[in-house]
Amino acid sequence: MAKILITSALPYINGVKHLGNLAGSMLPADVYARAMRLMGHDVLYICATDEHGTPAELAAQAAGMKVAEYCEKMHIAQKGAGAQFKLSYDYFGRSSAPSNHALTQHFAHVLEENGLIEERVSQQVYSNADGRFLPDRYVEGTCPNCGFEKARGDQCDNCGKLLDPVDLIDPYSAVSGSKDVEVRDTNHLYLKQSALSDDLRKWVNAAQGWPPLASSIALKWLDEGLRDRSITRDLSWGIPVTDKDGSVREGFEGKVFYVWFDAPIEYIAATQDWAAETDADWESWWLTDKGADDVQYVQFMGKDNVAFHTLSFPTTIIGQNPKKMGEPWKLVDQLKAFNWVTWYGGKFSTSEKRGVFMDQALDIAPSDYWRWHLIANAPESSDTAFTWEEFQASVNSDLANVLGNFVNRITKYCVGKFEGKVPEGGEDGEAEAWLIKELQTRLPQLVSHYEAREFRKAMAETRAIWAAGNEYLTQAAPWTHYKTDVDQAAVGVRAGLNLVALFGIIAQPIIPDAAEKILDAMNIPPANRTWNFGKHDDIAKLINALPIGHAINAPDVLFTKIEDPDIELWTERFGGGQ
RNA sequence: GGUGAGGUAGCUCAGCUGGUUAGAGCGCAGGACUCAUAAUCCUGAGGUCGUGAGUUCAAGUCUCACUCUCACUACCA
Repeated sequence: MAKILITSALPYINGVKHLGNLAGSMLPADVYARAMRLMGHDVLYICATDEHGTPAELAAQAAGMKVAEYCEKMHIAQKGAGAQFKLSYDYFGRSSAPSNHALTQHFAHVLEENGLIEERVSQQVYSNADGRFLPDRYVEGTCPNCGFEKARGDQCDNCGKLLDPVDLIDPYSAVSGSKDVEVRDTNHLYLKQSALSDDLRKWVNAAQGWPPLASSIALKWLDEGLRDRSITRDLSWGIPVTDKDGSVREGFEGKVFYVWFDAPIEYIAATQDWAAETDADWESWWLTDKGADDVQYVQFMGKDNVAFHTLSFPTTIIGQNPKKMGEPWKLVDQLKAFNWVTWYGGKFSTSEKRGVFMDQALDIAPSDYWRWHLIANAPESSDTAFTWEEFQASVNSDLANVLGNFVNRITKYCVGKFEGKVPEGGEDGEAEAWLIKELQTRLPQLVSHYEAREFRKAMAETRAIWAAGNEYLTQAAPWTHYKTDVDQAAVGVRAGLNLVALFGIIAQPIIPDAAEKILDAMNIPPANRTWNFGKHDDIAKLINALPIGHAINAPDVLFTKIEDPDIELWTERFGGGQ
């Protein structure tokens, strides 16, 4: 049994997340967490809302709410959406929690003591009308390069040129449209990532089990030369910059830590909150001298998050203990990065409301449908296109036809011909030998795909195991034998029912609702729903695991199919398709 | 512009350190079966592996050039 700490990138607070966010971090983390729990590991799965930053302030303003109220409301909404998608967080926290304030400030103090923080002055656009500093992207104006009138301060969307806001002709606030903007000096704290560049490179090079996407992005930044990153912003909503006595640091009134500095720290702070609520110990998960050296820490994220998780946050962590005499915090061991799910050629977009969002998704189909489709087609090696047709195909074919129909056909037959009880009689023969061999090959492969976090492969293997059940029934054909040899028919029904239980067990990480229905119908006690297939010889016993005479029920249709008119309706509603 | 990832059957994707007739699922065609949500099982058709050169006995797999798509580019997160 291993201790496995799992975090998925914190969803930002400014709206219910779309399917791309779900598919790229929260869902795979959940599937992995569930699988590892079933295999008997000690799992802690932590997530939280990421609540600070300019977009949160502006979204609250647009909603006519105070930012704290807005975040509270959206936190509840996101927590609810996660629960409906059956995301099995051990704790879903908030980056605005007091624990994160304290820990973020503590980390900053230690970093400064260790010479890794420096105060510098930079120039930033200030909007008098809005009464606030504006991030580069919230300043718009005419592009000096191509004359485009709505160029953003960081980059021109028309010609693609990278810009500095001061380059813009006739700059104005993208928030209010006011042209009353000016450049002001402002002082900020900088995290000296460059000082730890060599340590980071060593650590990245030594890392095992990262996909190429993750290590290549990290190395790219290191190769270009790490720049020091400012970790404070001119904002009111966030974690105040304090001195050690808790008072606001001089010159940092009206400033807070940058959201990307405090967000990953929330992984730890949320664990503290979890421990406080459950009377558990958080230190054994995060401090290597308190037991965390045995923890396997796995992070899930989209590719846009990789730099922060491989460089900035590790700088914060390593910077706590640069000479091995400070607090030894846990660094990530394995990191799983995903590409994007794309929506009819473009990206999903929260701000442009393009695509399908978690709450809408559940209006039109059960969470299991989405979970299966999104994880079976996870964007592991490249961006993956979402289409309604693919969604329909994978749900109907994989869930309804292959799995659902298998459960249905054998349980109904058992109820019809064998009184709904696991029948005795007959002896295993060729078909059963084929089936056992199939399971002996495929189950270990399934486990290793999960352990390697190869989700597409794990799903393909799961499907192949379900399909093998149908193939077995064709070979065993109990309905044919029943006419002449009831005992022979009993063999097929018995093995088939055992397969139903097995299929339900391996479905649990992916489609928890349907899996529960299957296992309930089979009257499998909770203790027997774990994932201990054992070795070769134990697997051979799986098709005779249920006791003779064990009563089962035929569940209702597990998966209603998605019909063509549904697709037409959804296409119209969500604007997908041509 | 720079950097990275990717371009493999109609669609979504596997193909590790180069090695017999390039694979899977869906879709399509034909057949089988009838227990089941007209489900399932079997068989088959279908690809000059983005383009052009090169290295090699041998390249989807290595090198170079070109081309297309996407991402990142540090103050959106």
